[in-house]
Amino acid sequence: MNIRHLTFRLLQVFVSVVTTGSYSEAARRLHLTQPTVSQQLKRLAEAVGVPLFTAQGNQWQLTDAGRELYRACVDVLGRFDDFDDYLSELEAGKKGRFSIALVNTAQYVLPRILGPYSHAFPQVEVTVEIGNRQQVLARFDRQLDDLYVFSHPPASEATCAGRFLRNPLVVVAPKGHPKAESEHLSLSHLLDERFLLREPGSASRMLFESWLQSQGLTLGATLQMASNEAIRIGVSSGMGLAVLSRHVLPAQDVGLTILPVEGFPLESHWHFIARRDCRLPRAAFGFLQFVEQSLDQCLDPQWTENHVGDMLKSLG
Amino acid sequence: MNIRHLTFRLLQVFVSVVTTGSYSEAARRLHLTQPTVSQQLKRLAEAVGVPLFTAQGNQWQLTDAGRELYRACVDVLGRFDDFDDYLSELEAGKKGRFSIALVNTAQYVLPRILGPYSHAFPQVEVTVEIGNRQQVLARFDRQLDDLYVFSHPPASEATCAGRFLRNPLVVVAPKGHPKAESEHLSLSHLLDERFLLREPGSASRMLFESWLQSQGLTLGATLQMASNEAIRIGVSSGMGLAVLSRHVLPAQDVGLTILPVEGFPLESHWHFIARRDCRLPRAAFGFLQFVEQSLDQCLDPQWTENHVGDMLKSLG
DNA sequence: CTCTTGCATAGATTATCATCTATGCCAAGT
DNA sequence: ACTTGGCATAGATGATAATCTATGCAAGAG
Repeated sequence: MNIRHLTFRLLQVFVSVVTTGSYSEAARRLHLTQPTVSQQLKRLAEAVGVPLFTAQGNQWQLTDAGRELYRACVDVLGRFDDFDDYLSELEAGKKGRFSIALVNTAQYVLPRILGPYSHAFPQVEVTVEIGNRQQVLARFDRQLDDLYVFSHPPASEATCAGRFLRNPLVVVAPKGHPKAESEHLSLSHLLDERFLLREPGSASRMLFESWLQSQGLTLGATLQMASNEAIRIGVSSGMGLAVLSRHVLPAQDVGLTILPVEGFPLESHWHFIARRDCRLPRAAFGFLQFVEQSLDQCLDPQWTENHVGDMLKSLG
Repeated sequence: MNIRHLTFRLLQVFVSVVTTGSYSEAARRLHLTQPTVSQQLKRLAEAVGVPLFTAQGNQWQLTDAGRELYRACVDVLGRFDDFDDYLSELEAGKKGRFSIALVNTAQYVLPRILGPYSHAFPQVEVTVEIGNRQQVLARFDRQLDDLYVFSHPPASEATCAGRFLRNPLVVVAPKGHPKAESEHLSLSHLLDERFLLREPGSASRMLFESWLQSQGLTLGATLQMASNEAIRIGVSSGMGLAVLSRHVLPAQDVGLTILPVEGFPLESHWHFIARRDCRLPRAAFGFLQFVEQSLDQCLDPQWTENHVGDMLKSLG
């Protein structure tokens, strides 16, 4: 048998002939002419290397080889139907996998979206990578993930961003801070306090510093800490003040207070980022569609700012 | 997915690439050039409708669809390998089926061949049809069977015969028949006895009658019986004499004796017959090959006369 | 920095496929 | 005897498959 000359089309024709029991009938069903069917079967028999039919004039029967070939065809075509089904589901974003890389801060909110999503699409396998801005940026450059979440999307032509959440930065102080009740509190009044900061390059620190610069201010004592969590604990235990994403603060945190500093909260936003130069897995696309539709069910609408639809449009 | 453009060749190439992990290596193994492989994969992806690889320059990975396609390919190619195995066995005559039609008399000897044969080829399904000469001839004309056994092969261009067994016809009488010990016993001395005969047209009767004619003799009383068995019993119970195939008589039959009539035994032979105008199933061919090789192990060599080899040659 | 390795692309060629129309042949009904 | 339905054969044709050589390009190894 020369498998190289076998076409699925050939098998289809063969199966059709066997099931209908007639060349002509098969031809009709396949929208072919009868001679075409005859010839296809001839070629099939050639490819297989043995006769498939015993022809006695008008009436024919399958040979043993033909019978067995029929079984094989049914199996094989069935297998590919299964594959086709799989493809459809894949296409619909119901199956598959994708990975998403988050900057640290975003891990406080993203689970609220990912949870409902993976409940709705249990067959999609999501991998979440978490790192600081620099690390996630490195992953972005090396195209390691399918989606990214940044506050400040990297400047690259490949970047395709969709804003989805406000990310207000507030000045936090330990509970009972003397200036907590002030009106018209300016940051300049706080410059003698120690500030706890994330590492340079972190989005919140960058934003804060550029704001300071625009105000012509310079911080005094600072202390660098690697995580928002550590900073939060640090502030509440009186190590100093900090500028943190509002989302980092629990709804009720007894140890902290937000200072009503003028110019604050600093407004920034989180974005979903995809690369235009990488194929976005259908499942990731499906995730974005889910976000577009269900964002407000996942997160408090006071923070949401759903531009994911635009992103989807731009991704085609 | 457009299954009509899928070729098994395409799948093979794909599988080879996936298993080797490299286009170039796959090309080497398949004795193709690397660009060919590239293009085949491109076409495959087109046919499937979704990308199969995520290409990051030199390094690529399978997409989900690609992974699943690979599974499908392995299944499908495996299924056809199975089919191919089946074909080989079919080709070797180890599997399949055939039918053989016997004239009545041959049923006394053919089981001695068919038994060992189906022991050696348990996966071949043999159908044995039995009838008198006329009935078997009718089956031959209607091409109902794959092989036939006749004493006198039908005269047709389609006939391809191979002699395999002597079929001596002897005159049998009840044990203790007065002429049993005679020397120079001529049939003319027996014409006053009643003869038990098979139906007209049966090979043994035809042969006997034409011999009678050549000797210028005519039978007296006759009695027609439908089976050799009935005749044998009839003779042993004294109803008369008969001319029977030697093979019909058990090795030791206490009730019968063979009369040493001059000119007897009449020599005839059994033949296997195939039709040249019908495809002979490979299994039937295998059966004939078995007969050619093992005839003497199945039947007493004093009767065998193995010309089946010639028949096989003539069948190609 | 250069060389090698591995994949992609372009262009060309031959084989073969897929399909048609026209026609022939055979068996079965009417 | 004639028609009809069903298969085979022949010849033609446009599409496309399979394969090559030549060349480009990018990443990793020396």
